[in-house]
Amino acid sequence: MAVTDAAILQIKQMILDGELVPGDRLPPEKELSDRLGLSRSSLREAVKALEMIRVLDVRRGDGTYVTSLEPRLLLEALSFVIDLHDNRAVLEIFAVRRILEPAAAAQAATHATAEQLAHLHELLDAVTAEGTADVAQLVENDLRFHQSIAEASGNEYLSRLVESMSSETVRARIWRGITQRGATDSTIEEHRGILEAIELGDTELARARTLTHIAAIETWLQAASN
Amino acid sequence: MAVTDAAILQIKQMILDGELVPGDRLPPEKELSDRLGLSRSSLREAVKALEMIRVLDVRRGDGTYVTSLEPRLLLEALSFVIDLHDNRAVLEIFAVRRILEPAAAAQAATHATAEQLAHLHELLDAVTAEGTADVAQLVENDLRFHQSIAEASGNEYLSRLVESMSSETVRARIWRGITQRGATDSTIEEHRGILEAIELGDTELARARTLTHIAAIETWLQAASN
DNA sequence: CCGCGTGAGACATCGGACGTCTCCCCCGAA
DNA sequence: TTCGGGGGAGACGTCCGATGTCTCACGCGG
Repeated sequence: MAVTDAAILQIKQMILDGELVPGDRLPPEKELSDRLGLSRSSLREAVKALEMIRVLDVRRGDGTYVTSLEPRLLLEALSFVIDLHDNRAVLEIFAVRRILEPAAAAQAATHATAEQLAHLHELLDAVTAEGTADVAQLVENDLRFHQSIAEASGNEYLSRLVESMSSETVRARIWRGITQRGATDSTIEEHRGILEAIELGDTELARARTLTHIAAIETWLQAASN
Repeated sequence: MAVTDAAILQIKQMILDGELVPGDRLPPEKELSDRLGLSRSSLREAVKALEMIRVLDVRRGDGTYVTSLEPRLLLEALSFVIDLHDNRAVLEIFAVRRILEPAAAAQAATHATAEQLAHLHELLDAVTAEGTADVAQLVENDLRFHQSIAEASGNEYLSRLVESMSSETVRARIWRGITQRGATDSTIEEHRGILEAIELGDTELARARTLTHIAAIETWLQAASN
């Protein structure tokens, strides 16, 4: 095995063994490279790889630290990856969202805090108040609404998976099509219905309305890709 | 922004723009580093980061290639990351599996091919035939069974998410506990029930039995973590 | 026509040098 | 005594050039 890949595994093992815990600073590159028996150049490649998946956090002039290892950070890299997928994959990704998001909404119906509900209302009002036709803003708002519901489920992993599956470029591509057909109003109405069900604590209604919402976009997509 | 991070984004953009498509070979490190305006060392760090998330495939003595960018590859890195999580996180991960796997089983009930069903039978027979108490083998078999069902759903993303959420070390930790309590027999019986439902094409039964199966382990875990 | 050797080219790894940034100690002023 | 700024030590950022090793393909010879 290449020395760089070996170093990646060794650092991972140091974390698994508890030798390094979240927040710890790694030894300086020179010292660690000596210890692991490779050059500083090669070690830096290993560190960069672990930084990419948010396991390490490199601070220039200071040192390299183990991140909190929270799901939020660790699943973040997934978005980067989803960005690279083509249109064919979008349908499969939507099928996964169709599974995850209704479940998240159902859990939100019983777990959402008052603050989270207030935040959802804010998001909804933001797009209803003004007749802004700015696609970028609509996409941003839609993204946050779905993401906020997932967060209200109380499950960090679930929330981050939903986020990853809804990455920016994929959504932008879709919304461009939807807004062209003037479907924004119905989308907002569906959002309102979902929030209402969550506030009522009606898990099954929240689940159903979310599924309906996702399926509507999904159906449109299937038609559009023909 | 650091030159290395800039290079990561530039290479990503080259893929998004279609300048690089899956299977393409990148220019040699020297040439690409000149073109992107950074040193070969720094470029290598960028390449290593992209290799970590399976976007690039570096072949020594040959060249660096863009991978197929299939979900299988791109979500693979997720397993590496899940490995690093502590016991507290296992409960949240299980809550996600509880959402994903029943849905996957339901889809498998209508999508599974004859080959996939045969493979599932093989896996089941492998642990029933011999009274092997080897924990490592049981874990391996259980892993494959769950994974094979997810694959039978026909959705690559769903399948890989299930795989990522069931990473090796997490499972080993759990199974160590379960086998100690002699619960392997009931687990095998539950697997048999799930497969039966899938073969019958009974989506709802497949969904319910899978949920029951996952929830059983989940319940045990909750009790064990007190 | 088939192999096998060999050379060109690509990645792997190393060592060192220099730049820049961050943190923190220490000293002087209020 | 306390506050604040200067400066040095140390850490990461970047680059360069040399050498090792592996892969692939070309071309020679059987």
